[in-house]
Amino acid sequence: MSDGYPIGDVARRLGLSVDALRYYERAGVLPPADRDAGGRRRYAEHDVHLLEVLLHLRDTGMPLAEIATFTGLVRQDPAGVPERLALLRAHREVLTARIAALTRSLGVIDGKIADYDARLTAAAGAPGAR
Amino acid sequence: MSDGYPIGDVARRLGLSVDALRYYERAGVLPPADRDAGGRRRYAEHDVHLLEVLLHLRDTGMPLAEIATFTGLVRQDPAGVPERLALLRAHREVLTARIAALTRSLGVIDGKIADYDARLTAAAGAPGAR
DNA sequence: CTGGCACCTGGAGCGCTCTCCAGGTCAAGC
DNA sequence: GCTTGACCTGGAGAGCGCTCCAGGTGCCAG
Repeated sequence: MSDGYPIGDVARRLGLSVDALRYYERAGVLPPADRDAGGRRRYAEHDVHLLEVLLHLRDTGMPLAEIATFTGLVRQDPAGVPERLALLRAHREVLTARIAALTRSLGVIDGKIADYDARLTAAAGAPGAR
Repeated sequence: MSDGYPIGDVARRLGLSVDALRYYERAGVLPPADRDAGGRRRYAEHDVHLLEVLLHLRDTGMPLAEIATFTGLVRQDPAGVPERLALLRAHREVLTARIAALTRSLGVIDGKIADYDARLTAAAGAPGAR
């Protein structure tokens, strides 16, 4: 039955490199994968689900070291649930603050775009303007 | 009249290190600052304004190399205005996409928080639940 | 039996963005 | 006149997140 997906399949499915996946395992971001008889990693569906969640954490700016902490808590299920919750709530705060900051910066950039646009249309509308 | 602010003042005002400021100049992110008689950098108000805009670009994920391109265009004012506009518009697209992605990830994280919350209240509300 | 391919390990290397350091100059205050 | 502190330069070092490599194993197809 050769349970689970090989590393290449998982990498392709999630748009990662196999090197990145192995690197995550070394770094503790991923729990050590099960191995088949030949020593190759085999990923179960729930491993992939966990990885997808971890990628959302990564993509929202959580450092790998902190994701590794989270993964460590997942591995002590169910004992780690309160800490996991606290960690996610703290990250949620950071993330909403970041989104707010990005949105403010977007406003500044839009202001600049409007400026340049005005300069350009002014120059076009009144060539050789006084 | 010793025109302009010394590097330390600018750094404090914008929350940067003086090393970072000098690094930005080396990298072309900042135009070479004017110098006083003793060779020390002196920043005029408009230098600080430019820097603030550049920091918004940096904070929204634009790589320093690209910011340096932008700065180069600023230095050829007014010739560089159309390219600056194009560059900002392109960055604006990237940025809105990033904000959207972060918002989606926030939703996933909120879902996880809700899950854990439910597990915790279930465990508390029905200790030794069947 | 021979390729070829996906996988393995340990470790080196890389791109980015700073940060720190040694060694030196200069102006102001005591 | 001497110390102190902010500034200068060029260059090395650091942390993060991968990416690449050499050298090797095991399985399947032809």
